[in-house]
Amino acid sequence: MISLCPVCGSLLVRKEGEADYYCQNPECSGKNIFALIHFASRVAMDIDTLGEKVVETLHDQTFLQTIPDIYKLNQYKSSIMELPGFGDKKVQKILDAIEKSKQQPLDRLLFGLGIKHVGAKVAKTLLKAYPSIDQLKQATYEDLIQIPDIGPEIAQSVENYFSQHKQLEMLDELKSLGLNLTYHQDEVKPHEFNGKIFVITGTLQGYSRDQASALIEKLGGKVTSSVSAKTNILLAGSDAGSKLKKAIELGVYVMNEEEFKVKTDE
DNA sequence: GAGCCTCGAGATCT
DNA sequence: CTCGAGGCTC
Repeated sequence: MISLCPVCGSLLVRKEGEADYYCQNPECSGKNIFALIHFASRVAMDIDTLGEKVVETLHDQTFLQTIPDIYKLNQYKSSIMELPGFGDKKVQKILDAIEKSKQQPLDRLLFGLGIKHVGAKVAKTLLKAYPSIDQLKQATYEDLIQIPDIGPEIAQSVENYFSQHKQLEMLDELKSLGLNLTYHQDEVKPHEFNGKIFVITGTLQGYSRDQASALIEKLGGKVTSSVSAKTNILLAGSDAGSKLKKAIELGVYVMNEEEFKVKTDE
């Protein structure tokens, strides 16, 4: 089947062994769109509901031009909600999924960057030898070619990618936006709620008190009733009163429902 | 309620 | 890959 680039109309090509189409016109912004779609896709960063159409629309509306822009979308929430077809729930779902994707294992991110010859498998192979972006970007051609299953083509492509300033800057930006740039191969890390002491206050929209407590305990946290110096996290719903005030005085971390939802999801 | 979009299931091919 | 279900917007 023949497809045309939705942006510039030129013929799309599919590279051998890859699922996605690319626009070859060097002037075309369609390339960006495909790169973004690939990054967000299920096989890469798996950003739920950030599918082709959504990426395309946000790109056309200039909210989304580069990969780091994905992680800045939350700044434009209200403007995005004014777009036709982007209601409250949909936008929130997208933003939640984006937030969650920051924790994706690094091999997904590396694959998502769309480096030539670096597919899902090669990404893992590279990270076994150099388990962080900081290490990988310093590897020379000679270093890379020593890695089992990595030949001259891939080594050249990877070296080339990391020699470009604009890519290094982009990766720095992703780091500062809170993405995970180190690879924890088979380390199953305990949930961040593990061992934390919670207090719940105010009215939660999506959970009853019992549900929230059960969720926290399931993830290894503990729920107590009053805020003290021992409290680690105050989960605050709307209309929070004295507990919130006290938490702020004591410097206890205050978590809103949105963050709670994201962090307990899965 | 209609229409759009994304996802997952199950079939298909390699 | 194709199809249908389900969620969301309007």
